[in-house]
Amino acid sequence: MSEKESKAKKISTESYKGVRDFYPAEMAVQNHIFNTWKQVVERFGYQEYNASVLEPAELYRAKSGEELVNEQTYTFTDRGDREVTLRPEMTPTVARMVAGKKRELSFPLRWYSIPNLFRYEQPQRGRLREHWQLNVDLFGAKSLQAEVEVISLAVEILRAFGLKDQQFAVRINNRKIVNFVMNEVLELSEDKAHALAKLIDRKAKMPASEFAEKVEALVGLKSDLFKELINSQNFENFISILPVPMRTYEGIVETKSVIENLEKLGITNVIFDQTLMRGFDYYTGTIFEIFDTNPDNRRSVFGGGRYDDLLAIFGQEKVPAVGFGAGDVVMKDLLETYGLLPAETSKTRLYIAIADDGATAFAQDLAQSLREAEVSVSLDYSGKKIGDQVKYADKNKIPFVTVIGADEVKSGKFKIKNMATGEEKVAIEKEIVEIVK
RNA sequence: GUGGCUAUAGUUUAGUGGUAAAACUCCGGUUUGUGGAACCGGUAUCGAGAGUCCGAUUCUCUCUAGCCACCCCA
Repeated sequence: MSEKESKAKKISTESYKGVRDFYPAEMAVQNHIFNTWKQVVERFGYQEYNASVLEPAELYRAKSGEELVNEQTYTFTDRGDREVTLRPEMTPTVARMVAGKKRELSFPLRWYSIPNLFRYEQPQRGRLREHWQLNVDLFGAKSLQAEVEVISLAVEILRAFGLKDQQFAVRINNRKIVNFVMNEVLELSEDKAHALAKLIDRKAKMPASEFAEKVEALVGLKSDLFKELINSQNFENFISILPVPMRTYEGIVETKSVIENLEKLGITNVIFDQTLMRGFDYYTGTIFEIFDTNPDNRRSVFGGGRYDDLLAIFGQEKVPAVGFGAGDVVMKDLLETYGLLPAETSKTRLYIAIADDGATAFAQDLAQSLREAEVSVSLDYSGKKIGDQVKYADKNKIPFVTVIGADEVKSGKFKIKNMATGEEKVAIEKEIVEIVK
């Protein structure tokens, strides 16, 4: 670019399409979400891991197919002719990590991470090109207690944010039930089963008549049975529709057990939802999502399930695994809806206004010794009027202010002003720490 | 990737084929050691580029971005 051009063309201050800037206000919200996630997850004994955003493209090709990699990921060739992808999800990465050190790790593993993920698609509300997602996985536990633990952990997270149990619901289904109904009950071919799963996923997006027509075309003779199953309102009812020998089938028994065990833990907002599909690839057993019960927000907040076969793509023995993901964007929208985001505050506890230049060195010394006592302090070098300096502290939500001038330098006594109440306390240096805490 | 709608100060919004108005915010000032007030002043090449026109922020086209829907949802 010539000098003339560079002068004429201004660089835009907008961020790249579909990604966000986190100014301090947004960063505070992000931190609140991440910290709450971490706190609860660590309370359950999960350990944090991470990896690079860059992965070899083949990691996703193996599992997800060419189309997905080419059209919905950021994939490019590096200078060494390697195909690289910006990770669009964390599960293949964690599976790769576990498979890579399978013999060194002692199972069960309780692992979590909060990675940023990228997908190349048209941005819209609640769906951007970069987002962060809490990933929680429990590897090496066959027992159904694994899904019980993971689901109860997810519920605890929502409670920790201040949500009431009636504001959200856990929807649960089981891949085995889905496959069983498709293959054994309806006797569908693999292609038709796949098409039907997609159709069920989109049920809410079409008129009932259209749905019925499409079901008819796919399922044929057994459409009436299918409709009865899909419309049943609860688990008991669903089971009662099945032929008697099928009622004790594995998937049914598992789901019953998970729901009962969650109830024992005081989690009663669990609904069996036979229409819950969750993609269509690596899940092998229980699948679940947590929804906001407010109909305005139909996006799921958490989603996950059991995937016992995933490590096979690395040529390893299978390792039973249960996990879920939770996106930061949906989480934020949810907390906003219910007014659960914390009020803005500053981490700075004390603001030192300087009344005259001669007091600057003294004020710096004071700040330094307060910092040694782990008090967060900042100083005002603007030379502005005291009123303006106090106003700055107010606008930046700093809770305490003191003014340093000739008087304070001489006396060593400070007036510590509480900005919320307007009240001032006179203190010597040692007492400041207590007041400001 | 496809389609629809939108784009005016930091923000939210007026408005017009003859270079723009308000509210709030921000910055500066009116009160020389104490904030949230009042008053005064400042801040917009009207998203970018091209075209039509004597003249475009206003009309047309292209691009970019946002929103919505489709697709997809790991």
